[in-house]
Amino acid sequence: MPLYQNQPLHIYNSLTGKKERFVALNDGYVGMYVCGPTVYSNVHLGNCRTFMSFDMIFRYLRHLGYKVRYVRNITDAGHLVDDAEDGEDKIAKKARLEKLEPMEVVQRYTVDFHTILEKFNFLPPSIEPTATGHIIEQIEIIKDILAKGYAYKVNGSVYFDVAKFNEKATYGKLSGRKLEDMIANTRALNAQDEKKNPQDFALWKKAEPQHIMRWPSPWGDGFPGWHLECTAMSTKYLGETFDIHGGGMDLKFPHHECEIAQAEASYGKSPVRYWMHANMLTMNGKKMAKSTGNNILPGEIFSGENKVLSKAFAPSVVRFFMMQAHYTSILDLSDEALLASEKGYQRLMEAVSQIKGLETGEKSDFDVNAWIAQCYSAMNDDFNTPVLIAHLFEAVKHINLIKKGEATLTAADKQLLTDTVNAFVFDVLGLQLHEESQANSEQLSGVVELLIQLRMEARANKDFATSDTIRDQLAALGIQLKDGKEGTTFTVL
RNA sequence: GACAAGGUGGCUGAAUGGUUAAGGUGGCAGACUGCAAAUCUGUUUUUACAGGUUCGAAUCCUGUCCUUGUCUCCA
Repeated sequence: MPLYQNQPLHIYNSLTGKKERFVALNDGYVGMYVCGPTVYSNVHLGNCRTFMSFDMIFRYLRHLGYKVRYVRNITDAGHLVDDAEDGEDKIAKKARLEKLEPMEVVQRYTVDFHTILEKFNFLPPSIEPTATGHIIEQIEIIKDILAKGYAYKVNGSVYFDVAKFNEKATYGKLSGRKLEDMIANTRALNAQDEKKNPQDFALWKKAEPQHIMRWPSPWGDGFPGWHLECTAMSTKYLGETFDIHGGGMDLKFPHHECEIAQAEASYGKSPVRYWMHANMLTMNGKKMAKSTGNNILPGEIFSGENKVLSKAFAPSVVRFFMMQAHYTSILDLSDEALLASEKGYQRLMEAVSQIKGLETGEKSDFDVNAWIAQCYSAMNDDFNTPVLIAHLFEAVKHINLIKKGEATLTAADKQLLTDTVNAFVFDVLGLQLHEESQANSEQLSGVVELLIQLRMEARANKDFATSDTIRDQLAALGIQLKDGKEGTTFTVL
């Protein structure tokens, strides 16, 4: 029997503002769509946080025994830089600046995106479709919406008629906005004469002659509107109604609102059962922005090549840092916070790697079954990873006690503990052990062992000047000696 | 301005009406050590502000302030 039948999962649904019991549309299967990156520059850390939250959600759903089809798109066309001025595609603009073909830009940053995600130990989505690969599907949806009267053509462009849609449905139900308020708050129109209403959004945009990315359509050469790709790809792979749609908080309006409108106009029903929004990442209490310099790229954290941090941090440390916060909270990144997470991460992993060697006894001082139930109940409560981690540290405490011989565990409980810890730490949270691949070559360990030997001899002779020199010089090289009861070991930091 | 998400200890961050507000980290103390580090144990401090509802509020209501997001593409 799959786990999910015994684990009542609850999800905070942004559409209703409530935590709801999750019931899959088709028993045992989950369809999940997450808005992917626009590949016109390096993926930034806030992006990573959102995708990491959904990676964890994907992992937990799988752990529960669901067959999950996880679709995360690549936006490689269709976003306007400034629709009032030049109507230039964001990717096309960047290409001109860098003297590259648009698809060359797309390729470069798609590779960057995948490289970073791989370092963070992301699972690949089931399908990673591109917007440019689904132009035909998008055109079909536009035709359909036009035929149903919720869109209109102007000069080779097609716009969604929000006011018309709002007569029979509700535009703004996801973001809590009212169309009347939006109209009242709209400032004077600039060059938006084409639209009947400033709230209308483009389904198809006419391409000006200088526009490089363009496709033929019944309305002339152009490119699809910026909200349409997600509707086209999600419905193509997951159906007209599917279980979970995720994305960053910033996409709630207008992007997700428009997705709902498009799907309802075309298919006549609400596309998504559970809307999930991940919150933002700030740095040193302020928003990240390239313009103010309060910005950091993932690669700069891994290398330590930046002004914000005192040192480099491993991807798993960053992952652990992010998992310590709930995905719906704003998370603030700082050097101090990362240092704290690094220590906690190391302590957790140290204990995890000790479980195997624990001796077993006649009875258990630790109620493993009750503890497992607490772990699941944390995750079932809207994927509460911070609480799960708190429970993991309870286990750490017991592991250390057992190691010291101050508590015991039966063989059966030890097996249970091992399986559960591994499942949550590695499968669900996606953390990794010893990823630093530290130059643990035989040569290095041979040299260090030799120095440890020399230091031991110096200590035996009470030549502490020599022994401390060895210790301190190695530390300066990033090699930490650890004196224990059973001799000295070392770690490459 | 409107809408949305937040504001909890030195830092980070859980908990949505019910005994001493989780966990990590830091500080302090102890064990270990030649001294440290690492490790282990113990301990310390807090619900933005002002009102209100309640036997009881971090949690619900009202107002104010602050942060972040959105209102043009954006995780």
